[in-house]
Amino acid sequence: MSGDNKEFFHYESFFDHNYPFFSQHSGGGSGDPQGFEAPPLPYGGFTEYLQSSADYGMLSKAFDLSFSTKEEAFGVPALGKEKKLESEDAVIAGVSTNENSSVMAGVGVMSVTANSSPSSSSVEVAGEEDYGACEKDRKKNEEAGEEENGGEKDKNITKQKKKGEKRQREPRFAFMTKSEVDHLEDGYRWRKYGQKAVKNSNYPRSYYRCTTQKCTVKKRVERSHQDPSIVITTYEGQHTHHCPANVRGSSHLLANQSSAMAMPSFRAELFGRQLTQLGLANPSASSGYGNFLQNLAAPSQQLQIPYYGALLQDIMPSFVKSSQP
DNA sequence: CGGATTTGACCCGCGC
DNA sequence: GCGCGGGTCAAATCCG
Repeated sequence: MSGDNKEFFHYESFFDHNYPFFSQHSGGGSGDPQGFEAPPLPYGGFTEYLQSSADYGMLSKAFDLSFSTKEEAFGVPALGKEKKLESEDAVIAGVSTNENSSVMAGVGVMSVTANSSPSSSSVEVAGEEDYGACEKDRKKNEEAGEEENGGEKDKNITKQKKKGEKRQREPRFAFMTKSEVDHLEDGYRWRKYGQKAVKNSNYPRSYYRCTTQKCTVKKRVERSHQDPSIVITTYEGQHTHHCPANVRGSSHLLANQSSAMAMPSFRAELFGRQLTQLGLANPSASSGYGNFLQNLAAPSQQLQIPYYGALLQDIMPSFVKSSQP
């Protein structure tokens, strides 16, 4: 394939698969706009949209990864030489649009396990960092409520866990959306719990947590420093419940108001959920990053678009199968 | 009045 | 060891 190996990832077609996938949902939901057939892409694809290395740097920052070029971000060869990702990590990318020409470009990083030796993997480090944060506040709480013996057992357990081993990090999914509003409606309820100034950026980063009890999903939202019209949203974790919008009857919100804004993020969130579910459900199934991408890149016209709520393995059976020789 | 947001303080990992 | 930056907490405040 010579220099074409960079084109091995057919992101457009990949997201095309998601169009009917999404449209079917919105249409079947309740009077949501059905006109969301896949529009022609205004960009040639991810490569054209992310032109500068700064763009990749921006994405990499969102993921706490260290790639800075497209090849590093998406290229298998780069993995071979740099070993930026663990074998169980997977990366996806894509770009899509809605009818208002808002553009969504996304890259997802999915990690299944993180118990191997820390080594020098930047991804591993990123994961620790993440969970380090979780443990931090846990510890804080423990110490604060140390005197009371009420919920001591839980805390002790937590502490033990914390001490014994590093927790495996939550899967993440980040994407960029061209949007005027920072916090995109995605059907879930979020409570903001923090905001920090981002270094080298005029725009702050907001931290959200899913308001549903027992749901530990978090979400970071920041505006791109390079292109302020772009919002970078990073989901972390997996919802343990259904989308409240489906039961709250707020689908009209998606349909009316900000459909243009809501669609890309919603679809992406959906997409991210599929990935995370897949990752958690099939730790040993994914045989590696390379296979993941190759399977993803495979010209799989045979892929069927299933019903809403299907997992990624339903969409792409070859993805979860162990790699063929 | 209850839930969400704001915002300064705090913790911790990491690089120097 | 120290400072910096990211992430979170929690009291104060806002708002419907």
